[in-house]
Amino acid sequence: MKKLVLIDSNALVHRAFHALPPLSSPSGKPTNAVYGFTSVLLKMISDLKPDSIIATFDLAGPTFRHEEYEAYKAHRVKAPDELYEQIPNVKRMLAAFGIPVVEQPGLEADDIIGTISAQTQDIPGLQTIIVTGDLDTLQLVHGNKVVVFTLRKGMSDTVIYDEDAVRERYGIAPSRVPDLKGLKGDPSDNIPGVKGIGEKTAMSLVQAFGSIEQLYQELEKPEFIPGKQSGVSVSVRAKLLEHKDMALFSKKLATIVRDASIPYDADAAMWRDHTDLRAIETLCMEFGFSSLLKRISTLLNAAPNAAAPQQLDLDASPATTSEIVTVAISDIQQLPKGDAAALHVITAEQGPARMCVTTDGTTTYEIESPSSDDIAAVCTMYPTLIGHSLKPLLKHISDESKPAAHTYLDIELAAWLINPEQRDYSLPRIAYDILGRTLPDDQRSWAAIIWELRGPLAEQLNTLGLASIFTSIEAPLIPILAAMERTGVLVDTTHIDDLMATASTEIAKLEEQIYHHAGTSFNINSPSQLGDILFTKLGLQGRVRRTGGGAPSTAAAELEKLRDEHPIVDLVLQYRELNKLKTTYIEPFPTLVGADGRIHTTYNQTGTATGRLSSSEPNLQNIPTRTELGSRFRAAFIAPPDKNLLSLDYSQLELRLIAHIAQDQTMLEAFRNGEDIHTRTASEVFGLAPAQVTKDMRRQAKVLNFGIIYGMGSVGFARAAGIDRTAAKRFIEEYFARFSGIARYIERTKEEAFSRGFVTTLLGRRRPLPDIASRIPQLAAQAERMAINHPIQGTGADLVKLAMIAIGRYLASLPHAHRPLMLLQVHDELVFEVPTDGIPEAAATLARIMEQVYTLDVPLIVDAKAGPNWSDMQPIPHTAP
DNA sequence: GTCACGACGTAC
DNA sequence: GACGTACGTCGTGACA
Repeated sequence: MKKLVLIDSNALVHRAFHALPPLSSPSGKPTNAVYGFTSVLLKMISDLKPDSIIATFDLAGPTFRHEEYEAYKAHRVKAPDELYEQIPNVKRMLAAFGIPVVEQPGLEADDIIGTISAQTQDIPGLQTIIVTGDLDTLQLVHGNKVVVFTLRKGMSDTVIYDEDAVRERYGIAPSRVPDLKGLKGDPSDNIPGVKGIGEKTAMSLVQAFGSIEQLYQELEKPEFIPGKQSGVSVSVRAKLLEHKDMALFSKKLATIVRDASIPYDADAAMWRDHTDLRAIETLCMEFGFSSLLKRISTLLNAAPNAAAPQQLDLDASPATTSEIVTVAISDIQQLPKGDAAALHVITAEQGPARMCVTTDGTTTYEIESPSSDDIAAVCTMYPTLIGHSLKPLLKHISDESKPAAHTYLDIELAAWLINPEQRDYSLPRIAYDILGRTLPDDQRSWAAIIWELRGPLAEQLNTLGLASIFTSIEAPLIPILAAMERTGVLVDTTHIDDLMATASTEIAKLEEQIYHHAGTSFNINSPSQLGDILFTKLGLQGRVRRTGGGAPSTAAAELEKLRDEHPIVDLVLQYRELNKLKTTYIEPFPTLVGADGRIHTTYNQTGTATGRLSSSEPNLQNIPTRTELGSRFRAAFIAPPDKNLLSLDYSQLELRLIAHIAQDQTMLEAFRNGEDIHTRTASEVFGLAPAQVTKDMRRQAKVLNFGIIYGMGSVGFARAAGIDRTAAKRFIEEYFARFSGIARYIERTKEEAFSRGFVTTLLGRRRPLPDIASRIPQLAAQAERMAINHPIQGTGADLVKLAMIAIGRYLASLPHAHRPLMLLQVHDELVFEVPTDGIPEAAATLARIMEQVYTLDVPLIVDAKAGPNWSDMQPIPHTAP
């Protein structure tokens, strides 16, 4: 038998609130009722294993009972605010579980339960179980088709009442409960009953006569004789007759409504279809329910990390392509309804010129010059949206009207996951690769092509084990990136103007001095002209590397070597730094500021082979940070008045990942102990106590730690660390001896890449390595380095994306007004704009979400800092989970 | 004039 | 030759 659970949420919340001591979340909000409610919910799910659940609530405001009886529940002490303010959080928790909430003005939760159970009690094969904290609902019990599951004594003990149990416990049929209450009254609800009639008398009367109506019918018969035989004494009869109105009225008050107009929505109640485990985890972290997390993941049968071997399940029936019909419509209301639609927007110079939509692959509807609202409306009207590059379309939707749960099937993303280093994911290219078709120039048929591609691409994702990366990471990330791009980051253009003036005068001075030293003016920006001056005219002798074209390199690292030979070198280096800043950042950025004073970058979701994002127009992922002048430019990214920027970055993300992936015991231990990883590395390699490690030793260790991630060789390390090759070789040998797990990881990964032709991240993101078996040693070596790097860099990208999704869900659950805005992602850093007084709480909650996003054998640590701009930021101390 | 490419430099 | 992933600017040479 299938089980439907109806929850009397108010009763449970009250019960939990009074049964538990005050608890509060990390941010100080009361949570005991939420905790108790969630706990009962979990117990109920594990005991009953319900197929469907509906939660009901009382709404504030009078019910028919209040209207007819002023005193109804009037004496009740109003529950404290600490209880009421927890109700929205109870609802958020229910939403995360996928449990629908039903409430209606004028009805109590009991009445909603009565109405729904009246509809479900005759459905064959379905048992309705009422979960409540009080026993009013016993009147709804019906055989074993409607039963009551309730808490006895506190929160832990539970009992189930079916009809037999009710008869046994009260000696009456469930439907007689209102009669019983009508006679004896119910002090807790202020139901008066008949004065002088108590529990015992009432029960025997109901047992003897049935309903109150039947009782009075007998009493009022002329032949009725009070006394032992009839079971009604003279005095009882007198009381009954005197208070007949009150008896009938009390019964009415005690009777739960069963015929309100609330339909039973069986599909919505199928909660598991809507459960969002990650959202539950996020809420538990917000509320500080760490003890519940484990119960939840076991109960819902999914470890937090489980990259469940998910499969994309699509109806991919191909269209009969020979009969594609295009229908021009003037109004999106004319579009067919449906679960899924493929859409393609044809853009011209001025913007969207046409929007083409198909829900079956044969008929395509087209709308001329769709407005932003048209595109947004179409995006929200189909639960499954299929397209090629959906993000630009989703940018038409405002944050407020964003649909909660949509499935996004993006052809471009699918093609990228399948082959992440192809670089060309245009629709014609995908159609050619997958279907072998050349697309017509008229893009009106492209929506049908998109429709047709979804099946084959889904199948390839399934085969390659990429379905869960697609469904759980890339697809849910689309609306989040769209929102970040739409929001943008505020820029202080005056500050940039100031920098412009400074840089220009400095550059002019440097130019003059350089020309003076050179004895002539020339284009300093031209490496060949500069090389001529330095190496031919001035005859500098230092050994520098040569460029691919054979000319001596003038790269900064090479010029460093010549610093002491001639004063011009230092001037050139200074010129380079300033000119770079001016031409790449200071000059172009003001032209990219929108009418809202903000810069809106574009995140490219298919821009890298490892799974990272890239950013362009402008690239906000390479804003300077190291030099003094760079910091001053970074300070141009600001928060508006009364807000601050909040930056959260993963500490040593990639080194933690290599420690976990390689299972290197030394490195795992160092991270678990919260040690400084570079100092520990130096201490191991040089055989010294950590306190003996000098700054230079630590610096060398740091270079090597990062070099390892990139597959660096000994020569490269020697150069990067500024030591000679033999020392570098010894250093590396000692490193691999000390960190043998890392050494084994590198070997294992190279072998695996060779035998399989690809590598994957922890979550299954693939990178093919076609050159790994090349006979050209250079190509094979390069592929080996990619093989070593991808699992680390790619897993880092996976985790940051997961964190962004978890944060996106969390933010959506907050009231719109004080919601932090997610602005930027810089690989291991997320930047938010937050009302200044909300900074501490946002920092704590968001950092917690990032840290808990995935469980590794080392802790993930997130550092927080905040300030008025992206440069002047103060650390926010870490609060323990 | 536009385009492709290499050198260079910024970020993680 | 030599260290992974990106994007933007500039100079240069080839093309129209």
